[in-house]
Parts: sequence; C-alpha cells; structure tokens
Amino acid sequence: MFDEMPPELTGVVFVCAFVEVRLLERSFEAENKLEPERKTELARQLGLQPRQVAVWFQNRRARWKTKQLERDFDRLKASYDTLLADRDALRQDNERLRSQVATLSEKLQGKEVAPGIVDVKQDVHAAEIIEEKVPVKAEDRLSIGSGGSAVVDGERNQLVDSSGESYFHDEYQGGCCIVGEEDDGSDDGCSYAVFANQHHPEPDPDQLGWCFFWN
Amino acid sequence: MFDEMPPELTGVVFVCAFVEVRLLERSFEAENKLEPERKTELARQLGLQPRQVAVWFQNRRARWKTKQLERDFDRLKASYDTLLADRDALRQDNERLRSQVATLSEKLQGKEVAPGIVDVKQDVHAAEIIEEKVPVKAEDRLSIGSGGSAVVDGERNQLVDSSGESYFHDEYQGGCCIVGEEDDGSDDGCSYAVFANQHHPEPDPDQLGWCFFWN
DNA sequence: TTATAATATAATGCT
DNA sequence: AGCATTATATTATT
Repeated sequence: MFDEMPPELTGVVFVCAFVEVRLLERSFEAENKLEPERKTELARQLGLQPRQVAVWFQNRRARWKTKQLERDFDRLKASYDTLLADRDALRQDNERLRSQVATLSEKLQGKEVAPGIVDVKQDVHAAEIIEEKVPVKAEDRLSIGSGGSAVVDGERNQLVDSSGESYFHDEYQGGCCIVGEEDDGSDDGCSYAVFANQHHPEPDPDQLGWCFFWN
Repeated sequence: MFDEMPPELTGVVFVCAFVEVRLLERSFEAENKLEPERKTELARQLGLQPRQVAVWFQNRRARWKTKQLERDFDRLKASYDTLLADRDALRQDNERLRSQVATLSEKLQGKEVAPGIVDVKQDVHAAEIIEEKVPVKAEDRLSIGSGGSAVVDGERNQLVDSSGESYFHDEYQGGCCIVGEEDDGSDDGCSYAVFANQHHPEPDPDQLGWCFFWN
C-alpha cells in the first residue's frame, strides 16, 4: 500500500496513518475554523507541516459543505413530499366542501336563495395550479442518499426527462402514503392510507395504486 | 503572474493559456465523456499529455455535477414555495367554505338537520397541521441563489436549530395530512386523514398528533 | 501587508 | 470511469 508513496512529504492520511486522522476529525467537529495556535499544535502532534494542517481544514470544510447541500436537498425533498400530500388532501377536502355547499344550497331552495357565494371561484386551486416537476431519486444523485421517504416513489416514474440536462432521469410525479392511528388510546384504532399524486388530485381508480387500512 | 509557475509541466489552464481552454470546454459541452481518440486528438492540439486531458474531463464532470445539484436544489425550492403558497390558498378557501357550510346549515335549521358532516374535523387543515419548517434561504447557501420565490417563507419559521450543523438555521419538523376517498365509486365517499411524519412512518402513539375520520 | 476563507483546479490512488 | 482525497493557486476579505 505504501509502495506508491513518494519519498518526499507524503499525504496527510499516510502520515496520520488511519488512526490519527481522527484527531483532525475531532478537532474539526469541535471547531470548523482553525486558529493559528491550534494549527501549530495539531501539526506538532501529527508531525506535519502547519501548512498541511491548514490545507486539510480547508478541504474538509469544502467537503462538509457539499455533504450539507446533499442533506439539505434530501430534507427539502421530504418536506416537499409532505407538503404535496397535504395540498392534495386539502384539494379533496375542498371538493367535498363544495359539494356539501351545493347540497345544502339545494335544500335551501324553498327557503331563501343561497348566499350567492357558492360557485364563485369554483376550482381555482385544483385546476389552474401549475404542475411542479422536481427531481426525485436522491439516491441517483449521489451514492449516499439518505434513503428517507423513498417509500412511494419509484413505481410510477415516467422517465420523462424534459430538461435533458439533469442527472435525474425522471420527473417527480407525486404520490404519498401516510399511515396513522387514533390518538385517543382506543384499541380499535382505525388506520387508513391513500395515494394520490399532483397530476391526479382527484383519486381516480386508474392512478390509485392502492388503499388499505387495518386496526 | 507566471512567476510562481514551476519549471516542470504546468497545469492545463496555463498551458492552454486562457484561450484554448475553450477548446476543452466546447469539447466537453459536445460530449460529456471522452473517447480515447478524442483524448489523443485534444492532447495533440493542446500539447498536453493524454493523461492530463483525461484528468481534466474527470474534474470537469465532477464540477458539473456539483453545479447540477445546486440547480436542482433551487428548482426544488422554487417548486416548494409555489406549492406552499398553493396550500395556504387552499387552507383559506377551506375556511371560507367551512363558514359557508355553517351559515347554510344554520339557515336550514327549520328544515332538516344538516347531513351530519359539518362540525366533525372542524379545522383540521387550518389549525392542527404541524407547521412545516424547511430550509429557506437558498441565497445563503451559495452566492448565486436563484433569488426567486421568497414569497411564502419567513412567517412560519421558528428558528429551531436542533442539529446545529446545517447551513440552514431551522429544522424540518414533519407533518402530513392526507385525505382520501373510497375508490369503489360509492357516492357516500368516506374520507380520512391521518398524521405522520418522515421520521416516524410507523404510527407511534407518542408522535401521532391526531387522527380523524368522517363520512 | 500578512493571514485566511472560499473557490477553482490539478493530480493521485482506489474501486 | 467514478470517486475521494490531497495539494496548489487565485481572489476577496480583514
């Protein structure tokens, strides 16, 4: 393994030899930045040039930043999925309420005229919203995907690469699966899960992958 | 500027001297990958080792990938913002509809009882859904933030920095609300909504905020 | 002016 | 080839 090592000053990992790198790592965890004194101290402990220690910290910061971007992406993705499900739920609820209003208004036909608000702005939110397309598979982006919230993706990706530029080869199609339980402590807790996606906020039998419940 | 240049083989940019790098860039734009023949050809044209050309392409691909991740993040962020605004609009509409239903139900007092759906799950979407907290300022991450869509942020960020590690100063807390409908086509469609978050896909009683149903 | 943060780039070795 | 890592160089900042 050390065959290729040049005779001159070698890399940090080799000098620090697999064990002492942790010293650098621990030091980095404690403090992102490197004060001059800590630098010389670390250099002394590791038998490296202070310059090398400084460089190591610089590169370590760069690495951290990249990883952080990946983490943030995954977090945002999860939030997005949640929010999407939330919105779709609201759409449906909205639909339900509209028909309810319609029903009630009908029943009021004999009495008074309905307050006149009923059918205004009927389906604004459901129909006119621009479809969002966002990248999906975080795992495809980098080898170390967080693995979270991959539950519902994957089956229905349509391989529509509209941009032709992204590493992502499929467009986000939506979909969410949530399982809950009653919080009142009752034992017969009914649980439900439904699927929907943003292109089909209305649960249509064809797109509806499944629907189950248990207790 | 060339004072510090070592006498031996210098870097690509120096040999290619500010103008000819474009040859590499153009070549890269045309084709991400580098076939052996193109490699030798480029090396010949630029007076570089084929090895150096290969390395240049490798590093160039890595750079591109990083940029791509940033672009994808910004895209996702924009979608998220749109979606958030969308959801908030739906919430408002929902409120409006609910009060409308209440009003209509009141007016019906003399006739029949309202269909029994009215006050169950009173304000689920508006009140009980946990506020999502997601990373906001894409501009803070990099100097070249997309700059768009700051619309919906800011009001609901709680500045809870649980990790203390992120460039973003607040953490996502999860929260989801799903509403479904029976897919059997029956008209009395039963709808459900449950809560969960990404850290607890399994509904655990402690984390489960609430659960409701109606029909 | 020196030091350093941030960034871009080159090169090496491993898989 | 892809990837992680180390190192050097440039620029902006303090």
